[in-house]
Amino acid sequence: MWSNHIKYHGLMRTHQLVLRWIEDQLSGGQLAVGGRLPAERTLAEQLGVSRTSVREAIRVLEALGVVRAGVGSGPEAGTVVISDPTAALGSALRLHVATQHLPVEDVVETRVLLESWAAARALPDAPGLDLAGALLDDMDEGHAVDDFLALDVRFHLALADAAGNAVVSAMMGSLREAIQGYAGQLTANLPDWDATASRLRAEHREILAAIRKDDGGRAAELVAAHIRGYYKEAGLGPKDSDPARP
Amino acid sequence: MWSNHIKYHGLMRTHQLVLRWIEDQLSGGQLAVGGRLPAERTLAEQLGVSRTSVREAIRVLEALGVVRAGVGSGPEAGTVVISDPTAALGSALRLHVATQHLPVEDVVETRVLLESWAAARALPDAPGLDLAGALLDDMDEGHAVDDFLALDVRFHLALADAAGNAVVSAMMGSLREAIQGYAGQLTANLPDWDATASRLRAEHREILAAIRKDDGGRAAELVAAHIRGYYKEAGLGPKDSDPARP
DNA sequence: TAAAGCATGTGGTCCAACCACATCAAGTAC
DNA sequence: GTACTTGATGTGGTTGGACCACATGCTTTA
Repeated sequence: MWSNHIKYHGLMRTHQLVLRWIEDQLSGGQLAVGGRLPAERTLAEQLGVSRTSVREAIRVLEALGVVRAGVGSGPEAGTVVISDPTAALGSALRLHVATQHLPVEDVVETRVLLESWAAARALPDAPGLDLAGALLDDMDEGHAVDDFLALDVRFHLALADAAGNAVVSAMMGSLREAIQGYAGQLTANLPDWDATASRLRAEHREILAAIRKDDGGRAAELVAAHIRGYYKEAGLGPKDSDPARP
Repeated sequence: MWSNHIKYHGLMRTHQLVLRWIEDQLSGGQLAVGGRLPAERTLAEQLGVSRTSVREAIRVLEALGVVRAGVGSGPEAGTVVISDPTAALGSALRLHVATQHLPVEDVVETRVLLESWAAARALPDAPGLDLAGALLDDMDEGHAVDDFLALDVRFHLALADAAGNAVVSAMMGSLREAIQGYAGQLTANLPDWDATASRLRAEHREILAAIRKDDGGRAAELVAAHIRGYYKEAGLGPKDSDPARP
């Protein structure tokens, strides 16, 4: 005996049905970035499910950086499609680092790998480099630690963007985000922040100069040393005994 | 004895409050992989929120590969902490590829980058290589296309694991998963599957042999050519005009 | 003793109501 | 006419309660 509103989604939970529907809309082009989902109540009625299930699906998409939900009226309201892969990857990595199933050392090492590649691949006239240079000038102005680190983040992201690979950029940003809290604590261990900041600034300029001179190999080496040096100075030891392996 | 109720959370939505609580439990070690969350009703009462909000938080954690929810009684039931970063990254990448904000070419190129690195870094006596070899023997047995591809996936994952970096392994698996549907369609374009399969098997053996001989550089080159060759044969063109840039 | 049935506890789903918020249109005072 | 106030509307956010499906384990029964 079936009740009035039972559906055949046998193995699938209801919110997954909603997720599949939305993903199909995205793949098919009926929904694109900037577009808005139907209102929760409307979508629930359209799909013949409860608003609860629709909301669970939207929570998932929000966590994955695919939509943004806003209350009220107007253009900022409603559930609108965005594309922020970094947020999703960052949250996931951060939580799995919390469960200690992703060692911080591996995160740092992966960041070295991706950023070195990006530095090697970036073209001397890439648009992002101008932004990177401007950020560098900003860093000279004598900011507080937090402000400096914020600019540092943006500088590294600009470098990654210069390589022109959206996936690498997203992953880099997420790696950075995943260990941001960790890195923040590390700065407290530094013996002389001003000296460290000064060194970081100089290294930044060297990296940018190498890219501008189209010396990708040197840029990659500098980036790797820059990242490893920072975490090493702050007390993070390498995971294995052979860190110099290519 | 204090209450776990949170009386004030102005800027935060309720399910995010639950998420923060659970993440704190993970970071603090009160919750670890294999452990079970309190029952939804219990947790809702403990935190002073509705069961709905608790469920939304659990949906998010499920999407991020941090928990698994199971109905019924016994050890398989309840909400238990797991650690499956690949699932989270894979879903996120797949959806963002669907929105066309992550080009498939960038996914492939990133996979080349990560797998090349893994091949270069893998030690000749890494445990995963035995598994990779066994999978290779299996592939000779004349499987159907789908079975062959499934073994191929496992082979590449085994290679990635041999490098000993959990983050790289997770990212590689997720990249693979994100374009799995895409790659499946590509096989239909191949003029002669048997010939392709034979070539792939030979390339696999070359890669494994190079790693066994501790020739990481050659292994990396072979892997890059292996991956690029497959997608190129299936009709995926490079994104930019300078694919040979280091 | 073994099978059948019930008790318990889990997540899964739905509904109906209410709130907070943001916009816009109608009404009102000047 | 202009400027302000007010209410209507539509959005997501939250809640409590009810019921279902499922898996286990204990209790009753043949």
